[in-house]
Amino acid sequence: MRYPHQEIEAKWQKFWEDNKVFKTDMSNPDKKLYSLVMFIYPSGAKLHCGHWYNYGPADTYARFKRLQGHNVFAPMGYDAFGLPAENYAVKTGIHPYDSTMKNIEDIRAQLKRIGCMYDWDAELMTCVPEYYRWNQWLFLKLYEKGLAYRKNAPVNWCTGCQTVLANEQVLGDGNCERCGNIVVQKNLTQWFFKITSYAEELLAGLDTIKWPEKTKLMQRNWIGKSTGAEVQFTVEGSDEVITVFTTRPDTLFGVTYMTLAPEHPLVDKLADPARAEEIARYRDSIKALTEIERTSTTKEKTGVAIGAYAINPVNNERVPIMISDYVLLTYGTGCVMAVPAHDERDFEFAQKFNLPIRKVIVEPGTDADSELTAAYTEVGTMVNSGEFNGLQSDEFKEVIINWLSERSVGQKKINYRLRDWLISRQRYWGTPIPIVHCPTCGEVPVPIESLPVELPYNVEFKPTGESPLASCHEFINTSCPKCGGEAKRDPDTMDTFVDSSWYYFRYLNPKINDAMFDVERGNNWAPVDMYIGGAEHATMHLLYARFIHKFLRDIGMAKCDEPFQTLVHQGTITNQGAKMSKSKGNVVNPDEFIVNYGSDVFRMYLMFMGPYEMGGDWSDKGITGTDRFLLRSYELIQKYPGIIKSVTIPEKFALENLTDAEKTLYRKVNQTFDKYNGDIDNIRFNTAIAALMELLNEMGRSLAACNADLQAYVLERYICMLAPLAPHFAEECWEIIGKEKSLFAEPVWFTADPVALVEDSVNIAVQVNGKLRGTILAAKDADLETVKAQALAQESVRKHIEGKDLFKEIFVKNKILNLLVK
RNA sequence: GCCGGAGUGGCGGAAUUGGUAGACGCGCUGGACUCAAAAUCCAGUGAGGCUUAAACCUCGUGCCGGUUCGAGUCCGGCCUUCGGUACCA
Repeated sequence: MRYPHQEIEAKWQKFWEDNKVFKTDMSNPDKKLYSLVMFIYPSGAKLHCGHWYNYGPADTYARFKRLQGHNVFAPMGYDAFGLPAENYAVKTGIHPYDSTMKNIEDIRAQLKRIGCMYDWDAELMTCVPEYYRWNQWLFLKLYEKGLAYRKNAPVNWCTGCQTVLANEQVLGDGNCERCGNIVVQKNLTQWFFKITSYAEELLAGLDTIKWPEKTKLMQRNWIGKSTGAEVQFTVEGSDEVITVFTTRPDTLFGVTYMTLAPEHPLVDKLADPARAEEIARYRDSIKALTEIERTSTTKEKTGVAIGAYAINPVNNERVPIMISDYVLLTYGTGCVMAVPAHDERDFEFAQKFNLPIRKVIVEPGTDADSELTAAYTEVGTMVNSGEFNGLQSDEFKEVIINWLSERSVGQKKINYRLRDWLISRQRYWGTPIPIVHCPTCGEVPVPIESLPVELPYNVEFKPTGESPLASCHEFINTSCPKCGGEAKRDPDTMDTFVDSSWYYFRYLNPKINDAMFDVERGNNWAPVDMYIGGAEHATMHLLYARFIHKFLRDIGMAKCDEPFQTLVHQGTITNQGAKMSKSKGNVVNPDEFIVNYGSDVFRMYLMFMGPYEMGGDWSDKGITGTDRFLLRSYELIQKYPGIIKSVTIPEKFALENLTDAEKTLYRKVNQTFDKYNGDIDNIRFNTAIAALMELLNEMGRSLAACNADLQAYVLERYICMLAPLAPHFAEECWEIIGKEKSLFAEPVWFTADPVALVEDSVNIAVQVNGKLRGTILAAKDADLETVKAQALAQESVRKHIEGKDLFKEIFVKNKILNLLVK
């Protein structure tokens, strides 16, 4: 008989909701535990397996902590601004606000059917002025501190979304992270947040948080710290100075030419006018290339000489200045000193253009005159470096930096690969940027008291490459806050990653209307203790949020240094090897499983499939296993209705008073409890469930033969352990055995009896010459002599030893006896 | 190219510090129940050899080598695959 999951699940969801069981008492931060999942984008599609795989297990963790007595806060909300809603409006004419609100309604209903312990009073959405005005406030605070600024720069332009993107939002193949269309470079004036000011701290902070090493490594690489020097080269016949950044100042004597980024402003100033045409032609030729082509490591080097010469400060040598697209304007100073002997790219370039290659570091085991067939980039002995010949190159590095500093032609320098965060978007459905452009006063921030700058409802949605707000007269035309004259608002909106960079604070008191968030609660509840979400945000949301958190701390709004103390990424559930997506048509709809098996079975199956962080390929093959497991549990528990009322359960049982069957089960339940705690704490749901299955199998064998006190003891613990994994089911069972209070309303947890964790006899493997020849059951901690005697009594062991010379015995207590014979 | 993860039965996957490989589940096979089927329950199930059967033997954690009494686990060299990154000076 199938247990009535539909009834049971509806019953307990109603109970939890009616009784506000999961409303968190925010005023009590003792034993607080902030458990967060990345909030949901309210698309028009239904919740899919990926959502369930994120939210179900995360809820299991939160419920586990609640049963353990923590004051758990687990909110859910909507990341409600963003392009899909606007693209949908372009296509259908349905306003993003209307479609988003409708989607939120639908998604809320679907979320509730999962049966998570969300505190629905803390729900928030980012697309309403009550929320986004604080993005504007944040913007103005950053602006005030010089950390929000506008500049003209080469930026990523998505040809599909018709807007600029941050570097983090361009995929490795040069396509848009969101829509997959090609991203091109454009020079535009855009708003940036100065995340680079926090580069060092963002790097250092990684050592203080419990995040997957993989993710931390990705952030480290993304920040890309490199230590070296800046060196100034003068230019022959000019007052201009070329500053280069190099990690290899030890190779300065090997410089044979300079390379500038083709777009570098110095090029026009320095170039020989006779070469102007050639330079223009070169610039044109690379403009036609896509970003991928231009940055491909396999592309052959190109470039031209600009007819000017730089002077090397260490030896006053005159070297030609080249331009080449392998030098990027956006990294370092946009100028490179070229040392072909000791840099692979320079080597390749020099070979192609017949530029001199001068060795200044000798590879150990070779000599100064041997020809280089490739750049030598390791440590060696200095040559051709004047007075410094004979030094080791790594020591020389320090020496030359000091030498440069003393002469004011260079200094030690740390450089980061991280660029500032481009936050403006030429789209409608986002937070308006609170800046007014005045013909007389220039760029003027909107006064904080005039916030919010509301997003107007009536606009034309056409992806023209310009924000739809620009053609909305009632919005764009305004008066200058400074001089009162006619002025225009900034037409752009903010990247939606601004919304998500501080939402975890807003959840704590989402209705507060005189501050961005409740600072006191923030100090009590931050950081988030457990954050669960996808790994795809490693260098986007998860980096931005850390930056904004540190900024908020610096303006006195937070005490802790990091937003997310522990981070876990759920793996990806694929279908036939491919990521599930609507366009591929391979999305698995959870609905039929919910109808046929119930929410509890479905979430449990997702957890049982394998390690949470690995994800895996979808198959519904095994779901009957978890279904049968709950069914068998249900049938067993139904045999003991109200048992709790007729017994008194001791905290512990004395082993000596138990029968063999009782002893076995008593040990098993305690051992399971112990393992279960460790497993859930470490997000190993699959093995926790396996342990419960083992326990159920043992209960099937021996529960009926136990005394009633022990039966109740075992059932109580068993149901508690099931509760985080199958919450509706466990509430029902809790009631069946006679509990009057809901388990989640009145959390209960236990401690394992340490005595029961230890077995009094153990299986010991007996090997002969390393091969398993038998096992024996011995008393715990039995010594070598006892075990050996038992082993030799076994025919299977003895026959491998007889007639041979036993010369060594290796014995590991309670584990193994290895007999070596000749 | 570089950085990181992963390769274990027919399948998903288990295996403290090196110590009985394959827990748990699916599937499959046989049996019970049934007029029959489904569901459920019980038993078996890594491969091969030998045997009426049991016992027993050999091989087995991507490949090749090494360390060790003993390697899925440690070391060296590869292969496959999935992520990340892409001339970062």
